[in-house]
This record gives sequence, structure tokens and C-alpha cells, in this order.
Amino acid sequence: MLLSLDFESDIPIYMQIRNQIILGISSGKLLAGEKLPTIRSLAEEIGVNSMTVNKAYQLLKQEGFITTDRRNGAMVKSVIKSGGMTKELEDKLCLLVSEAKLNGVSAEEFIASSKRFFEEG
Amino acid sequence: MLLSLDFESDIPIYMQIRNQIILGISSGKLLAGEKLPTIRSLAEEIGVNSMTVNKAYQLLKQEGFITTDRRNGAMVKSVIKSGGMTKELEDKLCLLVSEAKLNGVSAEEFIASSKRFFEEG
Amino acid sequence: MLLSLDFESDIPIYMQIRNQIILGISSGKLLAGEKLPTIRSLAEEIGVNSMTVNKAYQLLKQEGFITTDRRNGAMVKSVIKSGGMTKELEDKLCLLVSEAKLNGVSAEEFIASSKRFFEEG
Amino acid sequence: MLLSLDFESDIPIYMQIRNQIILGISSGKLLAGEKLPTIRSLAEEIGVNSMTVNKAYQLLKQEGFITTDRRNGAMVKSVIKSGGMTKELEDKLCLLVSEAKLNGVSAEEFIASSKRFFEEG
DNA sequence: GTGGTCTAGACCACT
DNA sequence: GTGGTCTAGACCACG
Repeated sequence: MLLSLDFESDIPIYMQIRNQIILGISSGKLLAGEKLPTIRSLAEEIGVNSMTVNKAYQLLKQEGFITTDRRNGAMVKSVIKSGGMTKELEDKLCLLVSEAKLNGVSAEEFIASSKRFFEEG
Repeated sequence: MLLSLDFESDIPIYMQIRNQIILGISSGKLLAGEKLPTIRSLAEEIGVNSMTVNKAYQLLKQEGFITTDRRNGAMVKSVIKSGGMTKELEDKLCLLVSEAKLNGVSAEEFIASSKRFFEEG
Repeated sequence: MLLSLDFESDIPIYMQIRNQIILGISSGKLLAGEKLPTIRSLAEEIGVNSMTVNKAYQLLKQEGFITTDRRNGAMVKSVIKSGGMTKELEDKLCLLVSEAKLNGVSAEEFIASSKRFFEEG
Repeated sequence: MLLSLDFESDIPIYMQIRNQIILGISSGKLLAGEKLPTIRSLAEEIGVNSMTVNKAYQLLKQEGFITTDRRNGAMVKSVIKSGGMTKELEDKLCLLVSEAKLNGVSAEEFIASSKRFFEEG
């Protein structure tokens, strides 16, 4: 369970932790039902305040990606949602496509990267 | 030049303005070389402080999407960059794909939306 | 951390702060890795608005001379760039040499001053 | 008399005009006693307001680099000042050296460029 | 307690 | 009339 954090990034640390865990689940490094480290141990490991890790876990729980149990700590949720493209995802994708277009990325290039990330990570 | 802002969003207003302008350029609503509203007029129109609009313009300028001519104010840059997928875009896409996967979005669905945004907006 | 500002100068205050910090780093008064004062404390010390100091720090960060750690505030960057004479530096130097020439400064005098500043400050 | 102006630069246009004329005098393209274009003709040629050219001429006159005569317009001053390094020049050079140092420029490199500009331009 | 964001003014430099 | 700069507050997100 090694997360790579950038303390100089403009992305809040709790969000970076949340993102890394999502990437872990998506790529299969974190399996459904697997136990996540306790807040305290993870906080020590990556050298941040435990409040920060707590905030990341709360966010992941609220988004439905993990569950928290008083006895077992946090674990990856087994059930995958089937909501399809939500409004929020659509908005994010639309903005990202626009940014890519303005950077001269072709649709083919963008889709190729998307496919790769769907398969690999 | 009507922007839809959400003052209760956790996305800063200056960033929402920046995003909306990028969407406008990408979708062709704002043409290359077209003059953007002055800072003051846009600020008045959407009911925010002029420094907030200023911050959005500064950001867009720094990102290379608009230029500011000392005589004429800001205008959409005509030259489109040809950098292809940057590290930053790849990271954003990778995270977005992961979020989509965890929401049960299929690769086909994701790519279909991408194509649509590339064509329409 | 005492900066000498001239409030009647036509150089903006945020630029003066930026210049003084660059002089401090260059002369060794500010060591690599050293913590800079917080925005608020520096603003109070020199009697300007905190947004003015913020602007100076943002500029220095953008230029790569300092970094801002979300936990510890701003600090002097340890890595010195190795880009050599950039186009911007060349332009500035060319103009400065021309101004010196028109003021009757000899090449020897100019170079002697340059050497001194390279060694001392 | 062709000046290269950058209307997107953060340097005011009148200052760019002033700089270009100084470069012209220093490099010998503009000879002592030579007549400068009239304010109106220069303004038309480079497409700026004549007030802007006027400001540049006023500044050059105040700095002692040109003289203005009601009948003959402006001309390059023949007398070269012999003040040596002024406080202002020293300050500018000190800051420029510091910026160069932080960019990894060596003293030799800096001096070599200085010599070149003293000889050529 | 830190920086990030925002406001409602104001003055000035520039064109 | 434009953007650039600055002020004196304020609130919030972050850690």
C-alpha cells in the first residue's frame, strides 16, 4: 500500500489519497473485499495527519467505493455500481475533451488512451 | 456571452469561468481571434468581482488559450497547440476512466461520449 | 527577513518583494530549503496587504525559485536550474548594456561590476 | 526605422519604443545628430496612438538621449554622457546577475555575452 | 494557523 | 475606458 503523494501539488492531499485508492481499485491492485490499512497506520506510513486520511476515507465511503466497519476498519466494496455515465462524469469528460482538443489532441489519440486505461489501469 | 455559474459549487468561480470559456472555444461558440468581453463588463454581467474575472483571464492567458493585447483587451488565440496528450492530460484521463469504471460505465459507453464531445462540443 | 521597499517607486510592490527575495537567495542570505515567512507574517512585517505578498510568492513559485508545501508554507528551492542564458536574460542584458554604453560606461567597468555581483551578491 | 513591437508583452508600448531607440543608438544604426521620424509618422508606421510615441520621446529626452526642437523634430544627441555606473544601473545589473545565477548561468557566460553586446550591439 | 478565494471599493498607468 | 495594482476586510478549505 504505497501511495505517491505530491505535497507541492495544488490538489489537496486527501484528494490525492482518494484518487490513488480509486486507481488501485480500478487497476485491480486493490481487490473487492480487501481490507484497507487503518487510518492511523496509513497516516504514519505516508507522513500526513490522520485527519487527512480520515477525510479521504469518508469521501470514498460517501461515493460508495468503500465501506467502513467499526471492527474491521475500511474495506473495498464488492458491488460495482451500474449507473452508467452520470451527469458529473459527463461534465468532467466534456471539459477534459475540450482541453485535449485545444491542445491539439485528435479524437483517435484520445480514444486510444481511453481504451488503454480501461484495459490496463 | 452567457456563462452558467454555480456559486454553491466547490469549484472556485474563477475556475468555472475558465472552464466555460474553454468549452466555448472548443465548441466553436467562441471563434479564434474573437474578442472576449472586457474584465469589467463580464464581471458586471455575471455579478462577480472584477478580480475574479481577472484571475480567470490570467489563467487562460498563462495556459495559452487567449492573448491580451494592450490595446484591444483579450481575444481567443488563433493558433491551436499541437502537443498531443501531455502528462497532465493523461493523468486526468486515467483518473476519470477509473472513476467511470467504478461506476459501471463500459468502455464503449465512455468512448461514445468522448466521440460525441469531440464532434459537438 | 527585512526587505527594503520603496512605496513611491514605479515598480509594483509585489515585484519589489520578488526582486528582494531573488537577491536574498542569490547572495546566500536565504539558503536552499530555508523556510520563507508566512504570507501573513511577512505582510504584517512590511506593512502591505497579504494579497500583495501572495502575488510575489505566486510569481516566485511560477518562476521555479521557491516551492510551496501544503504543510509547511513556502521554502527556497534547492535545485538550481541549468538552463544557461535564456532569450529573456539575453534581451535584458542587451538592453542594459546599451543603456550603460549611452551613459559612458566602459566595457571594463561593466564587467568589473558584473564580477563583483557574481561573487558578493 | 522599423521597430519590432510586441503588443502582447507586459512591457508598455512606449517603453518598448524607448528601448528599441536606445538599442538603435547603441548599435550605431541611429547616428548622433540623426533626425528621428516625427511623432505622427512613426505612430502611423507602427500603428499606435501618437500619444504613445510622444511619451517615448519625452522619456528619451528626459534621460538625455535625444533632443527635441520645434522646427526640426527630434534628433539623437551627439554628446555621450560620462557618468559611469549610476546607482540605477548598478541596481539593475545586480538584479540581472542574481536572476542569471539562479538560472545556472556562469560568470564567464554572462561576461562573454556582455562583451559581445558591448562590441556588436 | 495556513493559504486560497472572494468582495467592494480605490487609484494609477496605459492607450 | 481599459487593465494593473493595491487595500482592508472576510470566509472557507486544508492540515
